[in-house]
Amino acid sequence: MNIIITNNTNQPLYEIVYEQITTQIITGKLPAQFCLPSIRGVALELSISVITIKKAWEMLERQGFIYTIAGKGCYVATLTADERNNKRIELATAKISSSIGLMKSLELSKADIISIIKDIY
Amino acid sequence: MNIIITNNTNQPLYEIVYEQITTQIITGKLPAQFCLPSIRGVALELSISVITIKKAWEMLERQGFIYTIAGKGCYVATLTADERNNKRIELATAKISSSIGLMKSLELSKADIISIIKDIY
Amino acid sequence: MNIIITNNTNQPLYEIVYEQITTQIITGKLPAQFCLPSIRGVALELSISVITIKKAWEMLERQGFIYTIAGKGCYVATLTADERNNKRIELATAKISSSIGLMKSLELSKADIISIIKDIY
Amino acid sequence: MNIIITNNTNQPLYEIVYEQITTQIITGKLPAQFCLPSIRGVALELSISVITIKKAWEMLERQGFIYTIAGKGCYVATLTADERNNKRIELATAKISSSIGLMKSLELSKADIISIIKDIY
DNA sequence: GTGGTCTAGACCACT
DNA sequence: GTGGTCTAGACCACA
Repeated sequence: MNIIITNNTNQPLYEIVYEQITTQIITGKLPAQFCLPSIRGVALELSISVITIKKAWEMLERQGFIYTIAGKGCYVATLTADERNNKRIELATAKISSSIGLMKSLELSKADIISIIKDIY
Repeated sequence: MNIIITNNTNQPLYEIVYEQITTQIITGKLPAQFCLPSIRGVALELSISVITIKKAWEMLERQGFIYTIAGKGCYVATLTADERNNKRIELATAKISSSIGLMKSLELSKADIISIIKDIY
Repeated sequence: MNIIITNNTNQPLYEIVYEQITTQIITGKLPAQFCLPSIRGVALELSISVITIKKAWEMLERQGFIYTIAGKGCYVATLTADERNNKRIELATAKISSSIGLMKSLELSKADIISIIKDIY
Repeated sequence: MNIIITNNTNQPLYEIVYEQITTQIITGKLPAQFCLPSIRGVALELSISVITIKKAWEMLERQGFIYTIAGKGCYVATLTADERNNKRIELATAKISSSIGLMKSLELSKADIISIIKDIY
């Protein structure tokens, strides 16, 4: 498991952590039944408050990415390839949707947007 | 000048106002030298604090979209068609860039993203 | 008499007008006894409020640069070459003094400042 | 960190604070990664409104002197000696430039200005 | 009338 | 506790 904190944006820390774990689960880098390291361990390693990590873990559980066994640890949930792909599309669509409104009011056509993406991807 | 406040997101008010004015200037809906209504006027009309509008106006001035004459009013700056187009691309690129990182870590190809955009635009 | 308004700074209009007239008197471009155009005329020509010009004229009179004959007009006062030179040095010194504090706290030496001036003059 | 408020001029409070912090960062009195005291703390200590301090802090962040981690604090940015020196020259040059126009219209030579500086520094 | 600054509160999200 | 945002007043200088 790899988490990289680069706080150049205003995104809250717990969201950064959450996003990185979800992408690793969706892309299969973290396999089903994988046992996540302890909250306290991650917090120490990243020099982040335990509470912040806890919040990320809670979001992961709420979204069905992990499950907790009290007293033992947190494990990556079992997701079918389809489920993972749906989550992938869902996440990506949500992210892009939030920009579409501005694009439209800037009177950028679909082609304009695609050309920008081709430039920066 | 039209400003519509729909506070369904967590975006700060001053940023919503800022974004709407910039798009109207960029798309030419607000012509050069246009005298914006007074800060207090806008604040009253939108039922928003004077200071919040002031902050949006300051951002507009810093980005070169308007200029202020103290005691007189605020005016839309003169921008060439090229300058306006650059701003347009700049804004759009910045917005999209912030999503590209996630797309890549989700292992979505350029084609995947374009297909999503075609769906939701 | 020439007044050029370029409102790229935050300096109040009346101060801009005041400064331009004084420099023209000090450098002899406006000779003693020269009859200034009417306040209303200047205001019209520069598209500035009469009140603003009046304020500048009052400052000029208070500083002894002009004198008013009620019902006739405003005239440039008679200043000896020495008096004019003193005003010149006075104005320049005042302007520079306001920057010296910052220079010192930036730990710039006298030589540093002089080198900057040589660069930008 | 030392801030001294001497409001004998018309300079806005937030600008006074901003200028003092920048000079302390530029001259190395505030080292990189130094954690600035909390906005509310400074506000209390100086008997200044929180918002005024906030405005100064925002200017500092915009100019790259500090960076903010919401919920944690504000830290002095890491600047190389070169960067700090450039900022120093930049600030000084900007300040002096604003006086040069008047000097020229007063027909003061470069030598005249240098002689004035030698007098008052 | 305008913008420029400032105050003294407040609530929220994040650590 | 921290910063981020916002409100509802106020006074001033400028036009």
